[in-house]
Amino acid sequence: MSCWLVKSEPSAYSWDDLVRDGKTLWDGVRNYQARNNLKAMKKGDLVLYYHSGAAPEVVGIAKVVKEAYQDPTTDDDRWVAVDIKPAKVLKKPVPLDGIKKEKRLRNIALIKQGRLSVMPLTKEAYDLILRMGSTSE
DNA sequence: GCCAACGTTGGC
DNA sequence: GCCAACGTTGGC
Repeated sequence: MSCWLVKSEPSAYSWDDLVRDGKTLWDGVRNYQARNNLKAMKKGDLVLYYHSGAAPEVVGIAKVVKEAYQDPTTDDDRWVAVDIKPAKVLKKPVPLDGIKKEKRLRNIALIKQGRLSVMPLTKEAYDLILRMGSTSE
């Protein structure tokens, strides 16, 4: 079981959209590093759902329901999509600001690699963010 | 709206 | 294979 974090611009596709849809395909990734992370996702893996933009924060937990397959938005077989579904909303969203202030999260990709949209998290970092959001699995 | 960071593209 | 130009992301 691995833990991940994905970013979405809420004006494009928000957590609420995911809850409304019940499930979605995570497609359109056009960055090799993010793509490699998508390919490494396994069914049942936990995915923190992060909103970028005006109010950058982690808002919920999603779960991988289908592992990597050809991205239907392109014929180019370099790119893949996965399916995720909402698992749990955080009691309190965890703002980027709070993550930055937490010493133990100083080294996560969200901070070190601002532009990466799909990244792995250690279980420790994942648990810590959940605790900051007053949420337990 | 600006700008820093950084991935990608294309000329050589 | 280098590197400058360019485009995009995302925080502020």
